[in-house]
Amino acid sequence: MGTSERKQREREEREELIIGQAAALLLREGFQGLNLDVLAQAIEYAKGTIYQHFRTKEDLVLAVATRALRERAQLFERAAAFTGRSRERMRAVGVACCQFAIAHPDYFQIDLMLRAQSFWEQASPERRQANGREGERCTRVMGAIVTDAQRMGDLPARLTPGAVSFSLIAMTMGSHTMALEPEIQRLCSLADPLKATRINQDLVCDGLGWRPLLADWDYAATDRRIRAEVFPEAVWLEDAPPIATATRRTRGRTPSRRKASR
Amino acid sequence: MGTSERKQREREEREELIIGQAAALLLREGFQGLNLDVLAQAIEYAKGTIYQHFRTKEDLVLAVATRALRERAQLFERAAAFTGRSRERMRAVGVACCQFAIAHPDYFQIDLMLRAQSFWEQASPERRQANGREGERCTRVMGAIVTDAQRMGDLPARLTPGAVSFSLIAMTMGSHTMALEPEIQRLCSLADPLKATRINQDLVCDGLGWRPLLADWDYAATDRRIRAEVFPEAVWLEDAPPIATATRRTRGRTPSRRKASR
DNA sequence: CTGGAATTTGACTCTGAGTCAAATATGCTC
DNA sequence: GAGCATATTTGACTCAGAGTCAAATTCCAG
Repeated sequence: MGTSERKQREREEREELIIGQAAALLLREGFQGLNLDVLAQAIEYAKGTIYQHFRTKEDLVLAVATRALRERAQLFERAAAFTGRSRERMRAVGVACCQFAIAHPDYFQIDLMLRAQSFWEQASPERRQANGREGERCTRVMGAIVTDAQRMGDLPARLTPGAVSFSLIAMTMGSHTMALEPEIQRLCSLADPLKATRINQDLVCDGLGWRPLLADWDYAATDRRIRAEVFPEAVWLEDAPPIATATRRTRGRTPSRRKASR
Repeated sequence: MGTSERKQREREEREELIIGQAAALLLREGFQGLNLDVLAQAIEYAKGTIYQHFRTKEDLVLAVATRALRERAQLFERAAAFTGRSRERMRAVGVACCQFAIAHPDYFQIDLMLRAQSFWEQASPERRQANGREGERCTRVMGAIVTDAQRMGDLPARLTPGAVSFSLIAMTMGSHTMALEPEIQRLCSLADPLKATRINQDLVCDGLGWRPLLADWDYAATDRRIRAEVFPEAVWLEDAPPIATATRRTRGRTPSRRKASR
């Protein structure tokens, strides 16, 4: 009898509903501003029901982040299947990264929350693990490409595969994070943060001596192939008219919430 | 009569006291865990007095961050005075960066808080500006070196000075931030996060074609000069025996705080 | 000393995360 | 489909902690 199966499915659907609504509110209001009473209202369940799924608010937010991270991992894995020189394959991952940033322009805002001290210990071990797993998927993809590259002689083995991955991760996350900062955008007169991220990835690869170097290969052609072969369904914001500045954000949106007196 | 002068001085001293204690608590407990009642106790003033100095908790934390950022800017400016090839001077800034990270191993944890949505609008405009000023000092130092480098022909003008600065900032902040993540440290088998940061900065400079390239110059000698000339007073953790892994941190420390029932 | 301004204080308000006993729904048996 | 047991849902409640403000205290000029 499929009764309990159906219940399980319904439970999962509701969890999805909660996570989805939470994601929306989170982006609008920030972590502090995310109010579980409001969330309960929005999903038309009582607050207690939310706590049937998530141990704490942090646990919920971690679930939101993990859902996005899973998509990221999926994009990475698709990118890794691209055929070509090792650096082209890593480039496909870079494109996946940007594709993800376009689909989830606000993910990095949430990702930052996860790095805040004391976040993780408020989350349940299961969700911590789940998040770790998705993160590992991303790292594994990169690690495999780096190892291949070194084996084929495209990439000097001066650094360990781990160190190479770290460089690329640090640069990519750093670029995304810094791009959120309107102040930095102004100071460095960045027009398109996503393009800057791509450039930065190229710099690292060139710095690593990862052949073929930027100057020695038609990477524009590679990009076209990546788009066509790996992400045929994608809408390419990057190709939009030059005015487009995707992902521009102001500092925050929370309505003041202070000054409730009188 | 110097009465009001003295008062002003006392006020500033107290503000320093508050910021100092807040910094200590902040590192131990995180933002959420920082309790203003506890802070008031620690500084032996009433809570209301804290609010004479800071508009909100965020305002206070911003002040903590700004104090550290000021030191960072000072180190940057000292580094910029180093004489040598343009890339050596930028390297001195890189060393300043690490020196700062050694002196404030937890700054980047706080820096992350500043990036959280809704933080800034809770802070007073004065402190926002103060923070912006210190940040700008850092950026200005870098920008000047980059411009010099391009003028002297050491650095190809393929990218604008702003873009070059952005690359270096993104890489540096990304490295510091990612290094906080024990999970990433494990996945990439990083031994010394600070060394990884230095390496990453080199990669970017090499990738930019900033001469002399890493392979063409004795940068170990440069480092020795930087240490001797720019930071003679510093204790060089990097030279400590190989076991030292400076800046290692566990995920968080807040005592559980939940489960207050019964 | 004294009156009045400036500062400090901590009891109080209010918001919102998390709890839990009561209410309701579900499923099973006869 | 009535009766019972179990599982789920609910929302009023608790409690912590940020921010307030009227009273108490300190400071200073005359």
